[in-house]
Amino acid sequence: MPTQPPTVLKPRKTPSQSRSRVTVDAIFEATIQVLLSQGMAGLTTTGVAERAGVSVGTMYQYFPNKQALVYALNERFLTTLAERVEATCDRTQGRPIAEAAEALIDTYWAVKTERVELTQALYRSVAELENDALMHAFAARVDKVTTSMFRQASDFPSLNAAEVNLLLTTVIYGSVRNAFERGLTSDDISSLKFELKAMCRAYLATVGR
Amino acid sequence: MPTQPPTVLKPRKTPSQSRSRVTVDAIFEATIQVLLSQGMAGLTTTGVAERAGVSVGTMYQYFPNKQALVYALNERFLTTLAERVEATCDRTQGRPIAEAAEALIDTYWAVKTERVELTQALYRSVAELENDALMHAFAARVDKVTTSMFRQASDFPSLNAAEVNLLLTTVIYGSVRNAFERGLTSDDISSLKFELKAMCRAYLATVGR
DNA sequence: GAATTATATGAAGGATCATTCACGTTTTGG
DNA sequence: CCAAAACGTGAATGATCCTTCATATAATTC
Repeated sequence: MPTQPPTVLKPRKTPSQSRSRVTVDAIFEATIQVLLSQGMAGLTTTGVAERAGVSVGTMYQYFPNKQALVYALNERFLTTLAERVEATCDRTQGRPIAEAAEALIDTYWAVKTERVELTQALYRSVAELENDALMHAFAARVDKVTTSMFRQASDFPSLNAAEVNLLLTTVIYGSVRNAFERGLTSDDISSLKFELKAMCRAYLATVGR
Repeated sequence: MPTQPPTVLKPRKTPSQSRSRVTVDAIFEATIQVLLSQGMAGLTTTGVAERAGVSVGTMYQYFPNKQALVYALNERFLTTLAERVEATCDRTQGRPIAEAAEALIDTYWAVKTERVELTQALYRSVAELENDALMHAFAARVDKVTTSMFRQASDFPSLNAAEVNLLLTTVIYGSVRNAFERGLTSDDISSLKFELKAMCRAYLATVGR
């Protein structure tokens, strides 16, 4: 299920000793730090290496180029996100559809909120990547479980499940992203989340009957 | 109302003769072309100048640096977008709130659809900009008229207009963006638009009493 | 039509950075 | 304890590309 990255972005080698696992982790963490403080424009290989406390050469042992580094970082977070969504969908099979939608909102929102700054930085960083394949793979993986969750809902209406899924996920993912990109106060944020749920409920109640 | 761009991004001089107005237009158009074919990473000053049929030096007469160029391009399109939304809001004052929401969806969607590729390219390009000021100014400008439109609606419910506005705009802008970023078929797109309207109606009917 | 101002040119300068590689150091397996 | 493999180093390379400026041409003004 892990995306097959474009050849140019594939990791060079996988760490086998624990020493190098530490190194790679440090590189990832340094990448995040630099991304947060300098943005994508200020992300340089030497900068990352320095922050990670390793030499540039070391970085190139594991990543063939700078893009691959950012790619791997995004892959990491998308995988986490996907896993969390999958868990939620599992747990919510067979419940009323409105509950399913709300659970999806809660999960997605929670993951994105855990490290707000990072979320924003990554939203920006993917824009500069050859990331279509990555995003598609992620979307497909998640769509699969959400669609199934909706279809299995105890009160699933006589509708096209794929269509319902497309609407709900587009609205939810899009709204969440937009909410984070505007600089909203946390009051606005939580009011927004609440109303978004109400909106989904209203839609499902109207259309479902 | 035009945003005051950060000093480093301010245009160097404004063309006064028609000759140079042509030049500046050519530069803008060339920037779009390069952005479409090479993406933000492949956007070079010499590349743009070449495509525009002018020399690099000319470009620097009007834009102090590369960023300023992309900034100006985005500013242009956001201004158009804002004007269109303003026109719609004017036209829709005093109609039922559900109609107002649908009109907003139609307008926003239409503008973004006029040049899909460009829309996507710009969505990406802003990510690499010091664009917070620009985006905020745009958001404030548009929020003003949409909030007023909702508040003046003939059947405006006893709600906080700002809150309603925040929800509707976040959902609409976010969904539109997300719709364009997934690679949806036009069938999916139009179904999505239809259902999004239904969703807004359902919400407003439920919450509006 | 001369002086002034606006516009255009593009080679050269210079800074930044991604990437390599020849050479050290550490770990592992036998 | 030794050979092989894994890991780490960072100065040097080379390419890219932004930006400037001295100079040239066109438009405008008076």
